[in-house]
Formats: sequence, C-alpha cells, structure tokens
Amino acid sequence: MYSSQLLKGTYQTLILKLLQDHPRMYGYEISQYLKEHSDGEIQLPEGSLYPILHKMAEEKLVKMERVHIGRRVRRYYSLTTAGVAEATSKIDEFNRFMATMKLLLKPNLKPL
Amino acid sequence: MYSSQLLKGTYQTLILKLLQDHPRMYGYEISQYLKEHSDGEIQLPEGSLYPILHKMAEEKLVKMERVHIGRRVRRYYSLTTAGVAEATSKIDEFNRFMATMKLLLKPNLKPL
DNA sequence: TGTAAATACATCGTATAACGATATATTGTT
DNA sequence: AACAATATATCGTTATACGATGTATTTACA
Repeated sequence: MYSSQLLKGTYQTLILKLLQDHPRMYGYEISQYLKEHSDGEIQLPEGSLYPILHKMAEEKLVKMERVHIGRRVRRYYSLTTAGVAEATSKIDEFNRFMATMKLLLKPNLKPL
Repeated sequence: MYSSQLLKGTYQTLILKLLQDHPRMYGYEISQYLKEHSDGEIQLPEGSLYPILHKMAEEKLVKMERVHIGRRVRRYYSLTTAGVAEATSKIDEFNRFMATMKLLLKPNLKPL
C-alpha cells in the first residue's frame, strides 16, 4: 500500500482513466478494479471514493444513473463530454509529470 | 506548472533526493534547482518549502547549520543517517508507484 | 438456518499538507 | 535611488482525504 501522501491527487485521474476505458462503472467496482490491478497497492477507501465521485458529478465531469439490480440500487457513472476532455488532459499532465519526476529522481552515477 | 494536487506528497521525496546527491543545500537553492531542472514546471513556494524543511529537521532526517555569508546567515541542510535511509526508501516507493501508475494509465488499445 | 463475508452506498468530523499573502533584510543591477 | 534577486520566515486559510461508523442486501457455507 503506497503512502496516502503519494496517492492524493491521483485518484481523480485514475477514475477518469477507468471511465475512459469502460462505458460505465459503479463505485465499488472502481475500488475493486484499482485494488486488483495494483497488486493491492492502491486501496481507495469509501470515505475518499464517494465524495470524489459526487464532486465529479457536481462538476459535470460524470453523469450518474441509478440501475435496479434486484432490490438494490446501483449507481453507474460514465463520462460526460467535458469528462472525456478532462480525462485526456489529466492523463497527459500526469504523463508529463512522470517524465519530469523520472529525470529528477534518476540515479546519480558517481565515480568510485 | 503542474497542478499543486499532483505535486503534493512529492516535495519531501524530491528534497531528500537533492540532499542525497549534494553534500548540503540551502532552501532557496533547493527551490531554484527544482525550478530549473523541471523547465519551470515545479515551483516550490516558500510557504511550503520552509515548513517542510523545519519538519524534516524536527524529525531528524536533516541537520541544519548556519553559515555566515558576509552579513547574511545562510542555513544549509544535509541528510542525517536516518535521512539517507529515508531518502532511499522514499525514492524506491516513488519508483514503484510510477510503475503502477504507468500500467494503470497505459493507453487502452481498441480495435477501430 | 444462522451467521459471517462480500457487495454497495453514504456521511461526519478530523487531520494535515500546502499555499497565498505578507514581512524582513541583504546584495546586485541600472 | 530604486528595483530585482537573494534568503528566510510565519500566519491563517483551504482543500483533500481518511478513519470511523452506519445502513442494507446478497452470497457462501457450516
């Protein structure tokens, strides 16, 4: 599990990316996906997940639809047009950020 | 300039890395170094820099020495033994984190 | 059949990191 | 003389995230 310090600020980008690749996903599904695809290193807690999803809905980056599964109501999220643009932009920014960090953290080869 | 969201949580790692590669540095020097080596994309503001440095000194990750430069007092920071270990550990964690993020943000190749 | 685990959503209060604004003083440049 | 750059510092605010906790349904299994 990575330090929460590190993960902060990446959640939104990760969620946007997942919704970019999948037509729609629900909260629990998102958290499970991240856990499984990160070897358990990324565990997005509910206390963070749902507020982020609600905020993104408020900002019109995602739209939500309630789907009845038996007696249970599941909330599916999908990207809006603005969300698609935001996803592209955030992912691009993160990639540039990684390139910069890679340079800065590059091992410093010193002569013996 | 990357969104402050993204930078959060990386400052400490960056500072530890700089002090790992340089025998000693002072605050202003650190901020200038990051700015220059990131194409201006990382501008660590004073309001963030000094509190971080003070906290790291308090945690005994760095030691500080005052050096008189003419009439001015410059505060040099260098890694303690604990700081050297922390630097290695933080840099390693960040590298693993980047590998995970790279996988998760990998372009999703779809057939046309 | 009972119960524990997994699924699924939610919110409140707290913690803390980072930042903008602001302040002080020296040194170099025009 | 005035401005930019160097150099450090702190205060108050904001944003984000998180732990704890709560509710309810569904599945597994003993």
